[in-house]
Amino acid sequence: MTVVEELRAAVSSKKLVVLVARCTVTYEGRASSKLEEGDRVILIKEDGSVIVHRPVGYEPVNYQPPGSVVSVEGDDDGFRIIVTRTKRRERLLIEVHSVKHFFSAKLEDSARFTMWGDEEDLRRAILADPSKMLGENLKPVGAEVSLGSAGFADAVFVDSEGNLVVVEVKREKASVEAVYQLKRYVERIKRETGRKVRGILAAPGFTVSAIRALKAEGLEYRQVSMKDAREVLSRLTAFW
Amino acid sequence: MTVVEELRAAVSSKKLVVLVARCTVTYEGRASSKLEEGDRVILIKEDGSVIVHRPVGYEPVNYQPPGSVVSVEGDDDGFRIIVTRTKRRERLLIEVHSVKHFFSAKLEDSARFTMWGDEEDLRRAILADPSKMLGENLKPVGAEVSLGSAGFADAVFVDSEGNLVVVEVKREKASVEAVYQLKRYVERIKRETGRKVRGILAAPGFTVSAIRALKAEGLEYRQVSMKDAREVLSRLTAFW
DNA sequence: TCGTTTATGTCGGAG
DNA sequence: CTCCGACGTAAACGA
Repeated sequence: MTVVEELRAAVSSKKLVVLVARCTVTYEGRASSKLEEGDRVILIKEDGSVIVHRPVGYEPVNYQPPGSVVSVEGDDDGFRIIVTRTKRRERLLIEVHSVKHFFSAKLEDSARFTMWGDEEDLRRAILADPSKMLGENLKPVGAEVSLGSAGFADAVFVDSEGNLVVVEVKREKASVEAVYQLKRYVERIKRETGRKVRGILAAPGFTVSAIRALKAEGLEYRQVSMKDAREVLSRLTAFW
Repeated sequence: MTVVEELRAAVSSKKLVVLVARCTVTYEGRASSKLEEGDRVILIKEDGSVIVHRPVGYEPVNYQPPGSVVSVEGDDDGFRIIVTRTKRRERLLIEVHSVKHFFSAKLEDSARFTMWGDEEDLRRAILADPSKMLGENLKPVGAEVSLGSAGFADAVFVDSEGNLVVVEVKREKASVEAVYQLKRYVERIKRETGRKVRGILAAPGFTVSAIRALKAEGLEYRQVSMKDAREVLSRLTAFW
C-alpha cells in the first residue's frame, strides 16, 4: 500500500495520523496565510482536527479545529491534504512534496483530566470564606450572577451595612481591563437594584494602572493568594 | 539502542521527537493538572517546546513552551520525561508506560510564513483611506498611539470640524468589551487634551449589546469589511 | 523586564 | 444558534 493509500485509509477509519513531511501550506478563511516549503509535523486526529507544526514554537503554524473534513488528492509523487470546515468557508491546503515519516494508529484514551488551582477555585474559596480571603465579613448572595448584556459577576455579597458587594476575581495579576469589567458589573447592578453597590477586584496582584483606575473609579481591591484558596478549599472538601 | 537512549540522544542533539505512548501526565505550576493513563502523542521540539495531544481536540492537553528543559529518567521498562521551565516554577511530568511509536529527525524549515487579512490590515486600510473605509473625510494623526495606563489607540484622526476622532478596530464582530476599550481611550484623550473627542468602533459587525452600549456611551460605530480593506491596500502596494 | 493587545485564538457555558 | 468571559492562554511589540 502506498503512503497516500495508507493515509486515506487512516483518515476514513478515523485513526490518528502523524505525518512528517516536506510541504507547502496555504490557508484561506477568516484570514489568509502562506507557508513556503519546509519540513513540518502534521497531526490529523480522529475528530477531524488537523494541526501543522513547524520544528520550533509552541503554537501550530496552521490548523483546523475538530469537525473539519479531511480529503486527500494525488499520489505518492505529490499529494494534497485539503481540510475544510463545515460551518465557515475556510480551507487549509497542505501540499506534500515528500514524506519523511508516516504513522497511524487507533489510540485509546478515555482517561479523566482534572485541573485545579484555576480561577474557579479562587472564586469558590472567596465564596466559601470571604472573611479569610477578603478580610471582611460578607454574606454571599450569588455566584456567576448573570447581568444580561453586561456579562457575569463572579460573586455577589451583602456587607455588614447591607450594601451589595460585587467581586471580580482574577487568577493572575489584574490589569486595567479587569477594573472596567468590574465597573460594568457594579454600574449594572446599581441601575437594576437602585441600591448602593461596592466593587472589589480580587487578584494575586495588580498593575499600577489598574490600581490607579480602581481609585479613579471608586472601586476597591484585595490581594488574594491561591495558597489561601487551597487551604480554604481543603478545609471544605475534608467534610466530603 | 533502546528507545530511551534514542530519545535522550534526540533531545540532546536538538532533533524533533514524535512519541506516541501510553502515559500519565502531571502538571504543577500556575495551576495543577492530572491526566490519567491513556494513549497520547508527544511532540518534543528542538527549542524545548513540549506538546502533549490526546486523540481528539485542537488544543494540547498539556505542554511547556519554548525554552523549557527536557530530561529523561528511567529505561524502556518505564521512563519519565520531565520538562521544567527556567523562569517560572513549573513542571510537566510525563510517565511513559509503553511506547507505541517513536520517531526523531532533524527537520529543515527556514521558510517564510506570511499572513494577511488580520486586524493590522484593517487598521492600515482605515488609516490609508478613511473616506472609503469609514465614509467620512478624516485626517490621520496617529496610529497605535500610546495612552499610558489606558492602553493604545488603534488610530486617531481629526475630523472636518477639528475634533479628535479615536477609532478602535476589530477584525471580527465587536462585543461590549470593545466598546469599553474605546471608551477608555476616548476618556483618556479627552482628559489629556481637553478637546472634544469622538470615538468610533470599526468592525465587520456588532453584537446587540455592543450597539446598546455604544449608544449609551455616546460613541459611534461603522461597519467595515475586510474586502474593502484588501482593495484599499492593493491600491497602495501597487505603487511599490 | 512589565504592560497591553491580538489571535484563523479555542473552549465552555448560559440564554 | 449568539454572546460572553476564561485560558497554565501564547506571541508580538513598545516602554
